[in-house]
Amino acid sequence: MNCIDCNFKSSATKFLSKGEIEELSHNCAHVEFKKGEKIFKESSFSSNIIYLKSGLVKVHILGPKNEQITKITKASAFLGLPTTFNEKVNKYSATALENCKVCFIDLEVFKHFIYKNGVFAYQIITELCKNEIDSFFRCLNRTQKQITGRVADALLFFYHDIYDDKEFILPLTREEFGNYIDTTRESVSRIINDFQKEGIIKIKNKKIKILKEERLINISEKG
Amino acid sequence: MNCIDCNFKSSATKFLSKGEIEELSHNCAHVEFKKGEKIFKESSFSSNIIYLKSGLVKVHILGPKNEQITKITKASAFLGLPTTFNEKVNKYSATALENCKVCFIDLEVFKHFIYKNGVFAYQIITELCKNEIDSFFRCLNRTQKQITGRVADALLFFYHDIYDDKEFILPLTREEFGNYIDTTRESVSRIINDFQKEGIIKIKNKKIKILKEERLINISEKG
DNA sequence: ATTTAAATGTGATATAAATCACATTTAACA
DNA sequence: TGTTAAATGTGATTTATATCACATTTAAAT
Repeated sequence: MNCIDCNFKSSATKFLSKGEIEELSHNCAHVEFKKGEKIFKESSFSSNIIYLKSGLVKVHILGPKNEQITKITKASAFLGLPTTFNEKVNKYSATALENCKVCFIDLEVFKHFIYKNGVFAYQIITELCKNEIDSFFRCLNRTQKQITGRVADALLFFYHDIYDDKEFILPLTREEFGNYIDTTRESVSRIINDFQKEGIIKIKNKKIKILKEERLINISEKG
Repeated sequence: MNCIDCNFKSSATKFLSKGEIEELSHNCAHVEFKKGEKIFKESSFSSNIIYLKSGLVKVHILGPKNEQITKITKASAFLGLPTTFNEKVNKYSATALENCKVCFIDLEVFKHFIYKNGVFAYQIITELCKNEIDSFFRCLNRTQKQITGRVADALLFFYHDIYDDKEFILPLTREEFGNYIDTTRESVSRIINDFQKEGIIKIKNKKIKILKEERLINISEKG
């Protein structure tokens, strides 16, 4: 497989020269993961840059008390750049929430691109900056909003950022949902069922339909 | 003032060529801030890269409920790279906790260095990656530890990462301390006074001395 | 040095959310 | 297709921490 024909190029990779793309092709392994499989694991060695070509992934860390889902990332995106870059071992894990296609890129080759190709480096910096700001705000919401608001946020996130559809199959169990918004499976259960009773959403197991977006936005804002 | 003579060069700036340092000198403004002054402000335009040469700074965001101190940064470090880079307006504020010396670097010149100097770009990427991992863990502790553990963490942070001394002047009011660990001034008050009663620390207003580090570590780990 | 405002301490009370316990449903698999 | 395990729902209870209220101390300002 040659990267030149790949339809999933990242914003950074688009700026590589033909020669560089060629070099990438020889140092890039394509791997597929099934739903539920771990892509990389906390405390294991990190020696490749991981690029998510298609699919949906949860990034998670085992905290002092629970597993926390730090973020949910959909393709295309680099997965865990920070952990690969200046750490010998991964500081967190990534698990496929849907079937995923992933590229493992040799770290040295990737570094070489940064050294030689300023536009490539700039794109990576831009992505990292965006990630950091996003994580600031996720943390702010996690710590300052009440659970109802956090559930509303998460539902709106799946609608707008992941599926672009008011109806979707929730890719998480109630427990994972809890890990994503820092609460328990019981609280998630109660709140989404309350939402259903109030006619804000419709749920059938994992299938969710947002009926009253404005109410969700309102609940999200009130905290 | 010429940057070539500056004793506070960042790890990235060290890799600039003589010509580039010269260019930097012409596009870099040195400013001093007194304790309590705002260095940059949420919602204001961000048009400069800000480099903290000396002093101590709090980075903070106004959340849905309270002000949150996202992190406390001591020199030398870039302040708010993420917010300057791909946002027109700042997403958060930075305020001096001590008198600070700061450089305002023209954004275009900084970008130019990234494009032209791969080692410079690589250093910036390294710093951004480190920041992101740190913020993941800060968020994890914020959400999963009980207040006692978070207070212990913060005290150990000031000891190890800021002052390198078991005795220090706390650069925050009780309320700011609360904003830093996501709690109220009352809870901070109660807990540090409990710590004093148990002989773990000694406090006299803002002056703190850590007496039993092992106990603090233990409290921090138990959550 | 005196006044005023800001910061801090501390008890009493309220509250959001965790925990516990168990019933029920859904999905996995053999 | 039936059996077992995993996931979910829901009430009752507990708990950590916020909130409220007010006294006291410290720092700032005149």
